[in-house]
Amino acid sequence: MNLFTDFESRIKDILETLDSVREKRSELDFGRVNVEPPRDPSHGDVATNAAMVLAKPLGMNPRSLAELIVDKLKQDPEVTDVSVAGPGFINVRLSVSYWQKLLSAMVRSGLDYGRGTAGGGRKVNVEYVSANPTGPMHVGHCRGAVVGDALANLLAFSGYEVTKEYYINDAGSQIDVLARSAFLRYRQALGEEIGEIPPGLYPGDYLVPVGEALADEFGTSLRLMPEDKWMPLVKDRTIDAMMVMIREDLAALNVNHDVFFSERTLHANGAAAIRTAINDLTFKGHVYKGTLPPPKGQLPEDWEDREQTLFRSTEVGDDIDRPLIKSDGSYTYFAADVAYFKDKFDRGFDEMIYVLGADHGGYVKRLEALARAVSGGSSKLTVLLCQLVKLFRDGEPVKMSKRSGDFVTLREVVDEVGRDPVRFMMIYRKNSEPLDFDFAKVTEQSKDNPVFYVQYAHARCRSVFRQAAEAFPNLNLESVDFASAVLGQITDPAELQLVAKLAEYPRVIEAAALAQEPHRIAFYLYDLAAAFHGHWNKGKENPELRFVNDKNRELSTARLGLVHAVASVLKSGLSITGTSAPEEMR
RNA sequence: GGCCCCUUAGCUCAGUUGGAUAGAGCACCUGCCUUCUAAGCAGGUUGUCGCAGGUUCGAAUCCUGCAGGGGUCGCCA
Repeated sequence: MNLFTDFESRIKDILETLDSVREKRSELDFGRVNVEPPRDPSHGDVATNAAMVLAKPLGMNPRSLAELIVDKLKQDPEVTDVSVAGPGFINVRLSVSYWQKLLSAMVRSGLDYGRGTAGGGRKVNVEYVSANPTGPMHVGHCRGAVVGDALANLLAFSGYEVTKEYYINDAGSQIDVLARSAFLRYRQALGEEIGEIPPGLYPGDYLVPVGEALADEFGTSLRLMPEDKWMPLVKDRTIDAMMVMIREDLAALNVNHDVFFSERTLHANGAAAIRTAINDLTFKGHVYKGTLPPPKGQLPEDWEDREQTLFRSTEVGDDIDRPLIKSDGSYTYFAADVAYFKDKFDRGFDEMIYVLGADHGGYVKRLEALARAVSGGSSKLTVLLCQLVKLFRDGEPVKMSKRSGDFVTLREVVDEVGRDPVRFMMIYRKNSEPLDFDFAKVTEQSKDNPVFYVQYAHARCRSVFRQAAEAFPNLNLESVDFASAVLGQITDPAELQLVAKLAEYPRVIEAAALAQEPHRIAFYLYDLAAAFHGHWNKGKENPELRFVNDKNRELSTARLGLVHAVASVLKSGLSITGTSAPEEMR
């Protein structure tokens, strides 16, 4: 049950009964009619702009249209007060029994409260992380991993059918470099003195065990082979080992993909998938052979005009046409991307979401272009760009140098501060904004740390139940019908304010899902936690407001119902962000 | 040079897709605090929403231009 959609339909029903509206019904767009919480709670519980939006097409004055609507709303037994304000807002105040009914419905829905239907079962593919399998994940991958995962959870909760996907970039020259690096470690495992790792190869220690495993499996036989013989064998083993490592890193962050899609499969069988995709584009008239203009600005010294096979992406919204086949006949990385997108399209997804780092911003237009060309405009492709994360330790920026291999790994961060703070803080910012991540601040156990503040609110809810069990030893908390208990009992304005906060949850979920902005969930949770803590503190001053009152079992049971609803929404929202909801914190 | 993102209180950031007097935390000031859970509570001060136009009943939000900050540019992957 959603307060705002409920009143939206009540108001639309009223509009249909007005003669002036009925006459011009076909010219009116009810889509712009909003029913929302007023910015200032003193204005009421719900507000609508219906009169302002519809007055003009009806040739009426907004305030007089509002008066007509108000007259009808006054007859609603669940409305205690209605007024017209400002330029024509209609403010509505709801009866106590309506709030109780709402709370009762929330309690009954439990963890399903807030689950939406905005997705309408549409199939969405969310691709995120997709780190190159050339080493352990570093901290730069954290944000995309968390944002993508939370977004996928959010969409699933909003009625989409979601697939979480990881694209393994296991083709191309950097994988050859990886295999050569592993081969060196293999020779080392056989007892050779390898000295310094030559520049251009991956120096990390994480390849040492791969070399040892190769020595165990193959003995000295690889060493006797020419490179083109050992290369595929070493490549296979090394990529597998890297992906095992990456999956462990992701698991440490509570990120679990449904599908790992290998780029190599697109190159298999003479690159059949890529050829098919290019043929498909050619058939649709998007491919030609030609040359590209040199880059604007400074002309590269070695610039040569050469003919390539090009994707005419400029006709579908890109700034410049993109190469598919190089002048030496091999496929570009982008060609594999075309085949990969076509694969997703053929799997029946209505929408593909790519979560990328801000350094891939220049890639967005060509992806959108290829989606238009491949699907003929029938599927939607959106790219979420995550800005960079800056690490701080005690207020000082953490320096990282890729060249020396001196970077902070994802695992190091998770091991040091814990999974929950990483998950929550990575989502506690709009993805288009840069993010400062301070090791000290995110582990601080105080009100100033949003992760702790929200989790503590949940732990505090659970604590109330433990208190209740002590106060009422004969009460079986497992079997109490809290949904019925709240009716007629929850009456204090402070309590109703908390119910109103809970009532916003379905609306927040829907808006966040439509905007693809998972950070809104984290901010809502912070607000809800603040409302709960605030109400808790009122109980310090005024014992009448405490949840557990050992002299009044009926009232206490009802208030436990309210606490139950708060805990349940906190848990639901936290699970979308991928953060745990602890029973207690000590 | 082209394209993309960003600019809101002293600081870090929200702002419900165009709504009412623009909010929160930190910091600062004033009280309170032997507590149903301790890691605090109540209240107060804080604005040229980067600048200039435009769209309309109404703009931090949409459009155009400009300034500042960041990212990006390749037959790489």
